[in-house]
Amino acid sequence: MKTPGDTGFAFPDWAYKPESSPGSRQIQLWHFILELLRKEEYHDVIAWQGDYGEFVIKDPDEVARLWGARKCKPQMNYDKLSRALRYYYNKRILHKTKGKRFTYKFNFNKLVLVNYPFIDVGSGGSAVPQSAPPVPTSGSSHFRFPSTPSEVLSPNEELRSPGGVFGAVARRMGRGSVSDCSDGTSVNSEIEEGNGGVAEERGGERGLSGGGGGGVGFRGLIHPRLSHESLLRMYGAGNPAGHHGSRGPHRGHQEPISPFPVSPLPGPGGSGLLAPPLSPALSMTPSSHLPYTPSPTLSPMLGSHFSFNPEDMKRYLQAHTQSVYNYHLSPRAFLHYPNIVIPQPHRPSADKAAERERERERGGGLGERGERAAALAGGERERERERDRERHPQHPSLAHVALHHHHHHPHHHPPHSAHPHPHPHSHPTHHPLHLGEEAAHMSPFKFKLQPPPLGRKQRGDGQGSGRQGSMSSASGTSTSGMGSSLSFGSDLSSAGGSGLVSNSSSTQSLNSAGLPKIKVEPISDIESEEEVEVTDISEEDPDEDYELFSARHVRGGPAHRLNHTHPHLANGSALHHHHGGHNNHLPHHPHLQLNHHHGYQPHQQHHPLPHHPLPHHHHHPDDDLDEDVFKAPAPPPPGLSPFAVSPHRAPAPFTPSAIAPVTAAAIKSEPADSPPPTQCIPLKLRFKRRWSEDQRMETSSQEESDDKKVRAEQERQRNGARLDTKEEEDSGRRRREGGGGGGGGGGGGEDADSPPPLVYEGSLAPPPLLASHRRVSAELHRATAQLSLENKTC
DNA sequence: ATCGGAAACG
DNA sequence: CGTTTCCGAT
Repeated sequence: MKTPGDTGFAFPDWAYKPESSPGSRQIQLWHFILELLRKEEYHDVIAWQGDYGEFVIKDPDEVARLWGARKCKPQMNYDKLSRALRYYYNKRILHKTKGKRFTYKFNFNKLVLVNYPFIDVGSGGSAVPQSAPPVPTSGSSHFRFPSTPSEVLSPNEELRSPGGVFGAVARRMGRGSVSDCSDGTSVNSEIEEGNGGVAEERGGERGLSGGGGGGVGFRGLIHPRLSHESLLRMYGAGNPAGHHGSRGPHRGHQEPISPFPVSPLPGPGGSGLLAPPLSPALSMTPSSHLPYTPSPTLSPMLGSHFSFNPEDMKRYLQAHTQSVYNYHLSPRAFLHYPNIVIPQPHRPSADKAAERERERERGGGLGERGERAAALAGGERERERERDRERHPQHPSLAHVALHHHHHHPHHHPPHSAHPHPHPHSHPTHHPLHLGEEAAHMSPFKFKLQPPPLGRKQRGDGQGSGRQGSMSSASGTSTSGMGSSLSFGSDLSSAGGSGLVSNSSSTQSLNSAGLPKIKVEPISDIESEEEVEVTDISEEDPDEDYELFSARHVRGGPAHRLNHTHPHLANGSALHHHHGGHNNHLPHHPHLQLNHHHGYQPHQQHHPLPHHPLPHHHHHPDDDLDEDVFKAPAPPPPGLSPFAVSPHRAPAPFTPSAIAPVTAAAIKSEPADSPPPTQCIPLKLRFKRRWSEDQRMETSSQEESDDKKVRAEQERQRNGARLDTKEEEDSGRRRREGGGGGGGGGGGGEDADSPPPLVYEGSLAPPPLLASHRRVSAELHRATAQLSLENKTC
């Protein structure tokens, strides 16, 4: 559990990985894309378009160039860049918008944003889901990437003035966009900035070390995920009264607190200032729920307990955010919150102008315009506030938050992490989570069949000839082989855990011929994320969460109950199946269903039946994952979790935290009730639902891909009964776009399938409770803070 | 254009 | 691990 040695809290593994963090490590392409998207300067090259996270690369070569510059890969070109982008398909970070050239879409839909409240995706034109203001939000429309920690951190002022906060961030980010490489390609050199930046960062590092106290330092703490609401609140709080037009340079400096050095960039435009604007979006909450105490910024480190006091919450959130940000984890949750705006194709706010100019000076010259944006933004802001109010009249409590956290909790380790799980076998009885996790590890969900590794050919020799050829033929997806057996159960060999397994042994076997190995590839994300899934669920729709929550309460029985209800679920195998629809996999119980959208129905499922005992997971990769995309971090070990409390009772020893456990339990296994695990593993269950409509459309494509890899097989296995699956696709495909309203025809199934993207209709309010949660420590902060460093040097 | 396997790189 | 590079297939 905890990590060895650590003291009490442990930070989730993911947190530690430097690699994950955008800042510290190298920037990831998607971050970069987001970065460009958020800047007006680059609107001529890349911009939001359409709905949700859809964006179009207007000038592929330029984007590639910029990317290459950032990575110091002068040789970069769109072909390569696009390959990288394609890799995201499987990760679900992105999808290709079919039919539109150079157009891709982020998976944000639901997920993402929670952690990064800042992001605003513009609302696309029309369709903005709910949140979208009817308005021209235009200004903002873009999606913004999160800011740095500092933003979050920032205390009062900053919070209030988005500009300020963001500004800081922006600066940072801004700088980052491109760097020059000595190589030559240089794009614009941002050397100067870079230098400055570096310095700053350095500072950060220092902090790190210092803070860390030696080494390990901090770890600790909390776990991550915040709920949306919480965030909102936070923000709301921040904005309460104020923000008015804000955008100006705000008075303060902005960086006060943050551990991260934010550097004041040499200001492009002016110095001080800041920045870019970010988005108006933030202001989500209209009123502030909490009064913030302005704690002295971060300083508060304090104690360690986390209570739901505003301050603590604030800190917690901040920390979380930071960490997330830093680690590039994703925010999954942003979600649907009303506040969030979805991307839109146009421009954001004004501040950028300054930035832009700066860039321009350098040579960037891309777009320019921006002023008006500011104006718009302001207007928008207000609107948003209004909206928010409507939606969230007030949040009663943070309880939600707590819940959410819980979910996550399960510890999960990153897949990669080498370490064996701490508890190798969890108690059989309980710890569903663990099991789940393990299971997850063990069984990959996605697999790809691969041809035997025949000699991989080395390209080196003659490239020309094809390396590829061989493989393709063989596999085939498998028809043949697959069927039989992919047993999932087997453990994966090392393979990085992630994935590939060469299975040789047992079960699978089938390779009769000679294919001894099939490569199975799980989606990497997935595994780790079981929780995520869970999380996702909850997160996905606020509603959902809520429902869950309530449901539980209402019914009283948390997991257990659920389980009872669906016995078959217990088997594990059943789980996945989803009832008919398909999109979601969580058939199990109501909860799940709830999540989906339909509200929940108490009654059990209707669904046909799962029949299959096979454990395999089957989750379709796609669906589930979609959300994962930005995956969130893993939950900390149960014990550790700060929040561990279990509101509900948890059967197991571990305390599950609220929901999460529940779900997990339900899904995965159940201790007592459940029958023997057969081997099934739960797999991750992913809820399916695709991101949204659009996606659906595209889904087909995705599915294809997925199918190719995984799905087919799975289905096959289950084949006997399957019927639904495919169908679902079809149905799924249909999209309803915006609004159209009625469609008519269809019929039913949609519900399950098509969840509307966002949604929250209303009720978010919840109940509450949370019991305890405990402590977070300040350390968290620090830790997170420290993490943020970026390096961009080439 | 786009997809995606394979290998190499840091 | 996340690309980067190369390239055949669609």
